Amino acid sequence: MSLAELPGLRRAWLRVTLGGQGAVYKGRFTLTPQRSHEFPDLIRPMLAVLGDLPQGPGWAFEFKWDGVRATTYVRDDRLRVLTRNDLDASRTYPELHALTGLLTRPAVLDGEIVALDPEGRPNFSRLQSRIHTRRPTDDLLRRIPVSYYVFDLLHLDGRSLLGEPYTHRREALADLDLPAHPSIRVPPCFTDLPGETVQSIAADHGLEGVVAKRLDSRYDPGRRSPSWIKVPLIRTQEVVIGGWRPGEGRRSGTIGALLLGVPTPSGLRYAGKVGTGFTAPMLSDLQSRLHPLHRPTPPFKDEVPTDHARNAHWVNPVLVGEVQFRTWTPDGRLRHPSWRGLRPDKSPSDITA
DNA sequence: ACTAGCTGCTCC
DNA sequence: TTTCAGA
DNA sequence: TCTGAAAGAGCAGCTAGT
Repeated sequence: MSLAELPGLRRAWLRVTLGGQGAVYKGRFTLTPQRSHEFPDLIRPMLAVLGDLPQGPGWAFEFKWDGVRATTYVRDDRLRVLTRNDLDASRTYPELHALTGLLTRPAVLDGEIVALDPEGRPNFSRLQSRIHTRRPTDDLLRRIPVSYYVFDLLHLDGRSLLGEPYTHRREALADLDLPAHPSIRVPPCFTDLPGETVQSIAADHGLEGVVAKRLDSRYDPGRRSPSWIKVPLIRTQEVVIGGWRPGEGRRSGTIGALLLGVPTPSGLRYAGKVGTGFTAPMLSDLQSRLHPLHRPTPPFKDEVPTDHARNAHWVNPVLVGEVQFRTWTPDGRLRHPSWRGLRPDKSPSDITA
């Protein structure tokens, strides 16, 4: 592989105007490149499998960053940023152009784009407005700056490092000596601490979890490899079922999602919906339990957003269940919720937020 | 002409 | 992203 | 074991209705 050209777009969106008299055709075109010729250097990100903390020697532990995965291609004063889906985000995050000033050698880096909250923790919710803004205004850049956390080095001086073990790639990354810069960071990896210790540090600092990486592993582009194991910090929450929505497709005829609440002194606060984690028996059991609880109006003290409430069936809020989730969103919704099951031993008054 | 409500897109 | 179910 | 389909959240832009 050479770094003769930076990889380009996988897709492009075009708007075409045909004819002079208002004959407008708007269409979306997909340009599929011939990979071998146009994009010789596209390196798809290696992915981690979900699992438990590995024990014993041979592993490094990194923090799991709550942001957007991005590979960057740097050569001279040129930079290309590609997301996990090979979409071009070079303009979306102009902060990353600092890389061209910090690197004197052509390189391909792997890392995570993050937006820090006031406590200095990467926070995906803060990043949302940046993700969707291809040409951010100065105001947005000031309000929500991003940083690039570089955790791997895939290509340097036109030479691939994919076959090198993790330890070598990480040393080579350190040897780049990226100077301290507010927009570019090289986060730590821990090779002499037990995974549990790193995990508890992550928990203490409100981080998302840890990723364990085998010290001797090569970089497997585009593969979900057991050489990388992600261990998110999972939280559980007891919730009250306040409604449900019918499923579609394979789930038509049964429940698609449950609408959840958390009791507060002033009433049941809406906490979002959960649509995964059910087995088929769970769904049919829930259906028969929810049916007799039907009521015409939402049981929540606050307004349920219309797109959540669409097609919803409301129930008396008496059934308690448990969900696993990652974090709360700023407006009090569960992020990445997954249904664990009913808690018939509990009543809504037992729940603490 | 305005706006609520869709749909589609992007990410986790 | 996570999870389940079917091939 | 792999693949497809269900689900979450937020934003931009189009559309249909007033």
